[in-house]
Amino acid sequence: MDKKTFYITTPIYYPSADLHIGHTYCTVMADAMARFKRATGYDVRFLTGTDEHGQKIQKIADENGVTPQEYVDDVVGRIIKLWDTMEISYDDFIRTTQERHVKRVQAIFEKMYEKGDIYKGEYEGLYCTPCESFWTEVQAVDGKCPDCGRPVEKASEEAYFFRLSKYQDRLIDLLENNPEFLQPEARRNEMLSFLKQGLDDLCISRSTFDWGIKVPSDPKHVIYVWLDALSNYITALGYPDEEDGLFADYWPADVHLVGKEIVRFHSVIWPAMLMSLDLPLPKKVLGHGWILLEGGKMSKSRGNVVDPVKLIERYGIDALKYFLLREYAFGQDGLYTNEVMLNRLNYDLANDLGNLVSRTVAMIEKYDGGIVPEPSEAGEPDEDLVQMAVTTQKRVEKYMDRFSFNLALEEIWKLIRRTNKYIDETEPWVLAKDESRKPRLDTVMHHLAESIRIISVLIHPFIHNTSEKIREQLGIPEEPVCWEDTERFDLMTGRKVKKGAPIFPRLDIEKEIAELEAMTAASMAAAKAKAEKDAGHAPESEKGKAADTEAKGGKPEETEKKPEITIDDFEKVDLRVGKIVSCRKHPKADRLLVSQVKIGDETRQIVSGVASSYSPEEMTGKNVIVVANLKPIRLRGEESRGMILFADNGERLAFVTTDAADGNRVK
RNA sequence: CGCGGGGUGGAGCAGCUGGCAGCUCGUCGGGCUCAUAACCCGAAGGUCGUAGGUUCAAAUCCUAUCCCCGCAACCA
Repeated sequence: MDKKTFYITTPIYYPSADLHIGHTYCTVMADAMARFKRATGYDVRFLTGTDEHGQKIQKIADENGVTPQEYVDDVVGRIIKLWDTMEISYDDFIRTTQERHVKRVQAIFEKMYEKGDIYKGEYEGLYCTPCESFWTEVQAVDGKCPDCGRPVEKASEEAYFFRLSKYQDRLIDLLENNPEFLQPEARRNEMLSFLKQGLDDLCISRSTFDWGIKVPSDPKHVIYVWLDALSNYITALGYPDEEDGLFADYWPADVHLVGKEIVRFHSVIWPAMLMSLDLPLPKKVLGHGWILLEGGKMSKSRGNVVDPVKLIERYGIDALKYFLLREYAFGQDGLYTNEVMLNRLNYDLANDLGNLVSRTVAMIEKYDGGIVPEPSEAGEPDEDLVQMAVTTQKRVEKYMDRFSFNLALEEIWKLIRRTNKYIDETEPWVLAKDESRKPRLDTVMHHLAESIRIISVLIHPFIHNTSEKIREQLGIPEEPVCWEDTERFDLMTGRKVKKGAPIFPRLDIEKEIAELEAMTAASMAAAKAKAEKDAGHAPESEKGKAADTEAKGGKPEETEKKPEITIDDFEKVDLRVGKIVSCRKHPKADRLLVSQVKIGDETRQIVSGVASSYSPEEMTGKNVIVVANLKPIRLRGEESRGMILFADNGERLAFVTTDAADGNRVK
């Protein structure tokens, strides 16, 4: 009686803000897989949750004037509500702030410490005192804090380290000899080359903030993200204090479903931790791709985030789930547009599936008083339909084994199209006009009912609400949805069908696009207003940060208004007319051009980040405005003394040129 | 020579363990009227980025090259 078990997890999401469609995508896949495995006879455990500690949460909570716990409770509440709305079938939801997790992480820490895999050392980095943050050489551009722009200084603090380097060879071995362990292939190659560059030990504690799990023996340290968050997959099962319960049943995990950005943590750090604990490794880590928008990634500050809640309200959870599972190939990035989504809904769900159910039920009501007849007279296309109907199951299973949700659904839709075609081939409305053809008509009606019944089972793991609606119209709402029944073709005779509302009403795509765009525009305007408001009210220390972020993003559509300055401030800037006498590409940086600029009798070198807008040839000969007294700096090895001014419309930079001779003062 | 992904009919993609180039949408023509103006059939349209090579045979393997896109770096 012991069924095969299947343990699947999503990442635990970081509740610094509400989730977007990307998180939804991952959870929907995990849910579909969990439902599919349950349907096909597995004892499934499906875990999701939230990763609630860390400096960022503490900071955001501070800014909002609440405690970190209050802040995360609020966001996590909405996340749980979202999963409830979407009827995500998770078995457990772990929050890293829960007592069960906290005490187990501490125990895990102790175990690893006792084993000698955790040691106390010095964490060295560049420290920004006001921000209480450490940065690496790379992060701290020109010795300035990337957060606030103020100088950082070399500092070190006591911290705990995990001997990650000790496991390097075993990790390489793991990836090289177990191609199944990490997929897709591209991610595996990436990780292998990462591993072969050599691993440093991992700093796993911090003492500059305290929103985290305390190191039991040394409570001024909190355990840093990796050890805390990754452990959730086993603490949720009771490890280490209840090893003979869930943990014994479900560990090792069959699949950790993760986004490609965290593949490294799951395929390097996590296995190393488990090796240290002498635990079996998860069987598979799957890195899925991202859903991209036209023009790039979703960004909260731009307000172009696709909000799953809005889509659900408008189209229903099955529409969203179907779209996410059908449209994107696992492991690859995909493009989201409203049009693509709406087309899927209309063509696949409304036209193909919804309409098939509708026309079939209508005919059975019309020709047979709603009772599915017994088949009697066989006909030519029957064999083909039946064959396809009872074998689709196998193909769906094959694709699901590879996590190819899109191909699995495509197989089901092939059957749906085949069934629609069957209606055309058999022309029931012609048969109905001739009483002598009634036996043939009966067979056709029966076959249609059976085929749709099979479809209703096949789609159940993916879009169970739709499945249930169909089964209601087929007159079998109470029957258990049983995967094995997809091999039968004799279960519908005598059932009373009942036409209901269209399962998926057809949408007016142009109108829907217009309305969705209006919604997006509204949320972008709101984001913009919020940005401006924040900028206006932010404390001094925040202003530099906002401006810096803006400059880096190069997306000045929400151009920050800078604080007022006096004429004296302006007088400090020495603006000059300069003539670009020559220009070349920066040998080591894609975006940079290196110009020789003549200013009066002086010629100096200036580096500009305009390579994406102009070629060196276009630069040469222009008379431009130069900030002449800017502090010189080296950019990737090239000295730059000054700055050439450009206008920026967010798309392409434009010269600010002048007729005046070089050397002229600009004021 | 920092790492990685990709260039396939109008659009978006699949194929890439080598064997007549496939899917969805769009376009054109036809069929049907049971159905949610849905459904079904047919057609046009690609020298699979470019140049070489291996092979009886290459979108698929090898080499070179051009171009895109992520990451990293970077925009004084």
